[in-house]
Amino acid sequence: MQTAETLATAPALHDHSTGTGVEMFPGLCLGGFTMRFERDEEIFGEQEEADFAYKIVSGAARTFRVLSDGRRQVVGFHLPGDVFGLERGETHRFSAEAVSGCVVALVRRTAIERAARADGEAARWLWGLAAGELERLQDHAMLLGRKTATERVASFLLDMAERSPFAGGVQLLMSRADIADYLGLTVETVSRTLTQLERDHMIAIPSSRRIVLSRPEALAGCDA
Amino acid sequence: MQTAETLATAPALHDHSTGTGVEMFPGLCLGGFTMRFERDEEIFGEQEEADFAYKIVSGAARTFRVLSDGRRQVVGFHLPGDVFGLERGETHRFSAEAVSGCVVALVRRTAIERAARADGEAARWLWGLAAGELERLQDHAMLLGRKTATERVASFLLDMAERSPFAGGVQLLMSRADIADYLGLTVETVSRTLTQLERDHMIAIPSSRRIVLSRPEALAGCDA
DNA sequence: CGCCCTATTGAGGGAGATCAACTCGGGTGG
DNA sequence: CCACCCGAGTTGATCTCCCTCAATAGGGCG
Repeated sequence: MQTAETLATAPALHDHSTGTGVEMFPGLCLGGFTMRFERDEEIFGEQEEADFAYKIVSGAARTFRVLSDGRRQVVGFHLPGDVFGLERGETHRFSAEAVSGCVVALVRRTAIERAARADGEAARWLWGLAAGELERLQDHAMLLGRKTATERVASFLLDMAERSPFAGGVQLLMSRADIADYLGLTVETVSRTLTQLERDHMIAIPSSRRIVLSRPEALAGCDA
Repeated sequence: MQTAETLATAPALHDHSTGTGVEMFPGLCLGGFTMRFERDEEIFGEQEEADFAYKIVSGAARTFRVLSDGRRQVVGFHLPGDVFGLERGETHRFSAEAVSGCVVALVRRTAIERAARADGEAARWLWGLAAGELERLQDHAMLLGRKTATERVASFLLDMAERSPFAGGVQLLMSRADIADYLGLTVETVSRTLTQLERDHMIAIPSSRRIVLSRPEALAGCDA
């Protein structure tokens, strides 16, 4: 993409301190602001101070960790509405980057902690957020530990289709490399698997970033 | 083990309703009771109503999911002090079994929810619990997605050594099959890897369930 | 002492990784 | 407008790490 929409090389900062605040969760607005990040731009890095939580307004982001020798594990993809980067400790335990150009709402960690202390509803929302993420990661552990390449790719496509309702196919914002590092595979295996699914008439691939789930029920059978 | 300590074939139930309650988390006691489970006994099953949360008093438990064809992924091992089985929804998303004979404290979900509503401290503790588990699973995703067999086993041994302080080696309560299903490997690979680490003088294996970390720093190097 | 379950060891095979070449598509500049 | 370029994606050939299948060894409990 990297469109002409880009107005500044540095992250654009839109301060919304004029009252409305960011609706971080239903019914509660916290003071905050939004930032725009271009493709592959770092949102925050591992070990950095975790002063903010982030909520995707538009676009998508990835969170990941890298081993010393460069092996990367993408822990999650974050789509509009998703919250990430909220830590228990003082520092981030993984990095976050923009998958595509994206707008992110930032809320100060201190504001969230204050809200959680003052409001029981907020505290419960916080727990629900963590619990939901936990469920996602438990499913993902099963995928990474025990599923075959085909099952992983099928799971991924179904998950993306569910998360981004888009008539007539999934719009993949991320590269094959991102998908591979998310699924614990290589780029080549992801590509080959997609081709094979297409040959089996499970999916169609009109363009590399768009996948049509022709037979979602068959795809669900590929999964286990 | 399966010691003579076993007094009943059915789970023994020790009702502690006589006042003290279970100290589920620091500073707050919730009414509850304890149960004893024998080795491999089910504590709760996938899809069951999640009416309770569980805290290990002694022994160890495993949480896991199984695919339709029997492939199993152990999501976590739970040692004394660990809490598990607390769900966001109405049902358990995975099963839990006793790894060894173990005593577990049960607390009603409704009691926890009531406490979280009444007490901000409790609500924050709840969030911390989920966040901690989340951190553990993020690390585990990296392990399952990107680490080699040797790195996985090394990580596991170091983790267990840290969690169960035991002078002169780790006491493994779980079988090789449990370890394999936790690390996304097979029993054979776990066994071979341990043997190789012993040959390399990283560890000693006086008995199959006891591992001595002769050179923990070298082991940490095996990891990545 | 002997059974049975767990763990180890060995031989062979396969799913996915690696290395490498080629294709495609979108952007840029002539 | 077209030629070129460059990164992303696909495809092919080969390799290897781990899985599978099979046999053996150990160890706890009767």
